[in-house]
Amino acid sequence: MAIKRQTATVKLLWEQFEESRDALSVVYLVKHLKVAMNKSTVYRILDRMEESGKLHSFIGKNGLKWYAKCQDCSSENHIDIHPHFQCNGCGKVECLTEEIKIPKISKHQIQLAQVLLLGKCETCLN
Amino acid sequence: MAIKRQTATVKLLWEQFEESRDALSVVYLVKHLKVAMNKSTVYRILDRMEESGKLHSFIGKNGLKWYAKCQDCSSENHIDIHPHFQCNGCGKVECLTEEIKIPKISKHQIQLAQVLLLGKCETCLN
DNA sequence: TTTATATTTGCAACTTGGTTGCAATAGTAA
DNA sequence: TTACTATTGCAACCAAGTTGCAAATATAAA
Repeated sequence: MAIKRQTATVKLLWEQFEESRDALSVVYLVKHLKVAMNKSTVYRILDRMEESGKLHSFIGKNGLKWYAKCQDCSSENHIDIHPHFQCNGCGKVECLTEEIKIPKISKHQIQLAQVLLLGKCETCLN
Repeated sequence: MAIKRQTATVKLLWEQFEESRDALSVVYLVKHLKVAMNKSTVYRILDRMEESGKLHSFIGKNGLKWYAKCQDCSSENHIDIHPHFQCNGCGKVECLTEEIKIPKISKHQIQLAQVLLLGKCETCLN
C-alpha cells in the first residue's frame, strides 16, 4: 500500500532523504534516527514510500537494503534508473547521475538494471 | 584461504558449475546437492574457490549470494567482470558475455562494477 | 605402508536482516 | 465528536550466513 497519511514518523524519515543524494540503509536508519522508531515501522514506511514513487531501493554489496530519493518517478513509473557507488572503505553509498548503456539481450526482456560500482570515495582516497 | 586439497566435496561442488554458465545460489546448492553437505561446508568451499579465482560471487535481487564460474581469473586478478541477468519469473541467473561500459566518476576510484539486469528469461517469456 | 601434520568437515549454537499477526494508537473526513 | 481506516509497536518468528571446536581426512614424509 502507498502512503496515505502524513504521520510524524513519515515526515521524520522523509527528512533524512531530502537533503542529500546519498542512499541510506535501513539498518543505519533504525540505529541512528533521533526519535527511536520500531524497525518494522521503518521497513513499512520505506516500502510505502517506494510504492509512492518517492524512494527507490536496491541491495548493497553486503546484501543490505538501501533506499534513496527518486528524481522523477511516480507510483506507476520508476524511471529513475541510475547507477550507485558504494565505497569499500567507509561503506557509504551515493547515487550517480551518469547514464549507463544497457545492451539488448536476445530472447530476454529487460525490465530493470541495477548497477553498483565499488571503489574508494573522495574522503577515503585521501 | 584458497583451495589446498582436492576433496570429494570440493569436486562435487565444482561439477555443479562446470557445465553451464548459469549462476547458482548457495541456498539452492545446500538444498539440492545429491550428496548432502553441511551448509557451513558449502559456504566455506565456495569462498575458497572464489579466492582461487575459479568462481566469482555477487548478490542477487533478494539479497541471496550467488556464485558462477570465472572465465579468465586468477587468485590475483578477478578480471571477469560481466553483467548478470536474473529472471523475475523463475529467479534463474545467467552470466552474460556483453560488455558494459563503466563511466569514470570524478574523485572516485572504481575497483569493481556489479551489473544485474532484471527481466524475463526466454522460458518465462513464452 | 605407516606416521605425522595441516587442512577440511560437521555440528550446534549464534548473529543479524527482514517479516508477520495482532492489539493499541492516531489521522482524517463526516 | 464520532466513526472509520491507516499506522504503529511489540514480540515472536524465519532465513541466510558465520563461528568455535572437536572429529575426520588428504597429503607429504619416513
